[in-house]
Amino acid sequence: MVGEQPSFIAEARREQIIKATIETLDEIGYVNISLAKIAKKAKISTGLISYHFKDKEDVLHNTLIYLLKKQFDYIQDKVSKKETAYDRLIAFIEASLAYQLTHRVNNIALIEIIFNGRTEDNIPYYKLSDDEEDPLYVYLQEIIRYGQETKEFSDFHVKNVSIMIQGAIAESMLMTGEKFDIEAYKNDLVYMVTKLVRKT
Amino acid sequence: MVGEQPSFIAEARREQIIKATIETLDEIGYVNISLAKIAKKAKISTGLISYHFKDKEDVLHNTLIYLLKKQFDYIQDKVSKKETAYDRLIAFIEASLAYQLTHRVNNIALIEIIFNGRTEDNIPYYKLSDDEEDPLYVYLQEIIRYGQETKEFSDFHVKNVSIMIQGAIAESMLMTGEKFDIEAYKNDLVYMVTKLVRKT
Amino acid sequence: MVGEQPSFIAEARREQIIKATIETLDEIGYVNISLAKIAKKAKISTGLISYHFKDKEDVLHNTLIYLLKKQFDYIQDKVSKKETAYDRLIAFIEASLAYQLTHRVNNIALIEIIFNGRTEDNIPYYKLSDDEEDPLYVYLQEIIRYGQETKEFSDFHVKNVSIMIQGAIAESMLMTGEKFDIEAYKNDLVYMVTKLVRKT
Amino acid sequence: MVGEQPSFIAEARREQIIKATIETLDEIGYVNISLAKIAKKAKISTGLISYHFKDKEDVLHNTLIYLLKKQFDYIQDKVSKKETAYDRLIAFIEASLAYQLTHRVNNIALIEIIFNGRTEDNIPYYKLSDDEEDPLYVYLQEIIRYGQETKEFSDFHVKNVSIMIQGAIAESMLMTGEKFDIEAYKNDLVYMVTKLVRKT
DNA sequence: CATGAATGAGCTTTCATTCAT
DNA sequence: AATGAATGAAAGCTCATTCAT
Repeated sequence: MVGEQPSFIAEARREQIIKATIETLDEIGYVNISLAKIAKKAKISTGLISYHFKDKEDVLHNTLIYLLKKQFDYIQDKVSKKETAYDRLIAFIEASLAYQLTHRVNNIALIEIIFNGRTEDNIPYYKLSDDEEDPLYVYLQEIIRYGQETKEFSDFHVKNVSIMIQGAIAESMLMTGEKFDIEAYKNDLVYMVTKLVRKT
Repeated sequence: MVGEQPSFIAEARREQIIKATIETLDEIGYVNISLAKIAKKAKISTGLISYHFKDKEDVLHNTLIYLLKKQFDYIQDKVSKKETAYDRLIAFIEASLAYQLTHRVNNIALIEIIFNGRTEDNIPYYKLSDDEEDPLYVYLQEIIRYGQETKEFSDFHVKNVSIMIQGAIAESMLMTGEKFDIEAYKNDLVYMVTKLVRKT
Repeated sequence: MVGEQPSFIAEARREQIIKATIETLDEIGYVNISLAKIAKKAKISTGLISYHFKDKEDVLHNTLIYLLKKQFDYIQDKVSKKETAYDRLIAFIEASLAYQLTHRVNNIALIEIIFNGRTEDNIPYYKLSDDEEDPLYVYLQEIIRYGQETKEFSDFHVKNVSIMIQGAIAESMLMTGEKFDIEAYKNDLVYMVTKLVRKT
Repeated sequence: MVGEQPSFIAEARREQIIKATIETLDEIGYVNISLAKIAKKAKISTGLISYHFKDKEDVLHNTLIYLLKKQFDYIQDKVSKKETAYDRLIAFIEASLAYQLTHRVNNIALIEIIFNGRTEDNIPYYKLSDDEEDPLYVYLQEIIRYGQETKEFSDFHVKNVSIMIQGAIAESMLMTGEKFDIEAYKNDLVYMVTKLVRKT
């Protein structure tokens, strides 16, 4: 019975557990998380988590996939409404920054998993999220390459500039101080990126 | 006991333990670390760690301070040899990137602690590394402000640009794939930053 | 519900579960067995086992009864074809040893249950298989007593000699090494037993 | 520091834990044993068992070794006081049977481990106790071979007869009924074995 | 008759920490 | 200053069993 469909109720439970995991990650972090804490948050027994997921790592891996998909879909939705490469690039940046604000908890959970989780071979996830496999990176590079083809953008090194842009986006996630004005940052970043990529 | 000097032997032990912690973080990560593992690496008993540090969190906090100071001193040393603001800014970027290569293990340990450790109030360290307190941020902003005073740099928003630069540096740390050419990245980043800050 | 006849389908299920239990015992042993493992082997749900048997202990107890009956029937079938007490005794020994070879899996399962299972009063099964209740023992002693009545056998202590014979049979079950020649052992055992029981 | 000596206190603890394991095996059997139960019996914490033994299997394996040595030493002590092969053989049988009576708890524990324990490759111990490696078997066969060399014994197959003798001894361990007279059994067994091995 | 969902107890193991020596 | 012994709590996981469907 390979490929058998999980029942509706099972799928609902899995999502409930994943959402409880996200909240718990926000509250106590990856290091202190446990199946017991997740179960308590979800108001179910620990055994039920083990029933729906192979083990703890499986819960967190599925949570990661869930979070990455949410984030990607959000950004893709905004970007796909734009036509020109430039507009798409700006939309990418704005959507990325906006996601942090509107999905704060998801964002924290994402950071917690990426910087704490490890594969079975003990390789940290953050060492895996390189520019060749991470869908968000691939997407950003597609936008940029498209802009170079349409001659909207100048002829810089696509990968390196995408790393700089992603870095500037990611770094702002860590600015949680009250003084940090993300709107102003967004404007400045758009201005700077424009300066970098536009033909002169 | 207040103000009492730690003996030489105590100081040596503390450093030995901190160095063992750094190596262990590189090998198994923050999530899997334990005093027993650190003790084994340092070839001492677990009790001795508890004797020299208040608790596990104290060990990791002191390791963090040790690592931050090492990194800061390395970068400051390179920067201080330059005169103009521009040269100092480039030296800052180059030294930051160089540190990753020459002190790989320290760098991994630093990432592990910053993204996994939390204060007693349960606040993640990564939320604390904002642009107002982190000495490296303060230092970078000093360089930039100095450049604006000497009219080498144009009149952009200091904090926001420093966040972009730090982001571009930090993001490259995560690029561990074989294809990533850090030398080329350094050149591209210097070129781009030059474009951003220089008066036109 | 008392005295109600189990339906054909229920009887078939019970046998299916018992057979799955036997196979599982051979593969992972009594210590590691669980209803989940049995259910997997039988390709049914765990709940179904609980439906057809009172509890886990009930499954294993019924498996034991099933195995004992199979073994007894096999031996009885061979013995009953012989006339004289001596021929019947030899047939008993030969059938006992033959059963090990032809029903290896059943034999392992039998050993696993007898030496691991306990009654509700916490008494190990192996302490119960004494010479007064175990049907195989009773049967063997009947054969011997018949031989003494017909004056084929000499006048030794029936119970003690039956224990020796059963011991010699049982011990050979544990000889799983490649070098052990069960045919030769059978011949030697028959020869020795003949020496012991025959009138001189 | 390979081969470092365990301290006296550690050795004492290990023996205390092993003795508690033996008692617990007698009371609840291998299937129901747990580190928690052993710890309770020994009046220590479960963690302490893990401190002195690698894992549960290690505790039981060491208990097995302890029990086998006790039994072997007991029998060897009795046998070594005799001169002729015949006297030694009888001493072997009598000591084996006597051990059951005087060390009842040890004997039960031994049975529990041998018939329930498994190696890491999932092979039951009872399948390993063949006549070539088990020291008791080797010892018995030495006695018999010696008797054949001195012409005390006739020229039967050593291994097969040793299996029969061991079986007759082992089987009697399972006779726990009140009616079983082990003294009478001992006399009968000695008589029968004498009949088997003596030159006529 | 049969299933999958669910619980709660129990398991082994590891851990941070304390303490006598 | 340093160790090894010891505790008790918490971890992840598996289990037998129950129950609604």
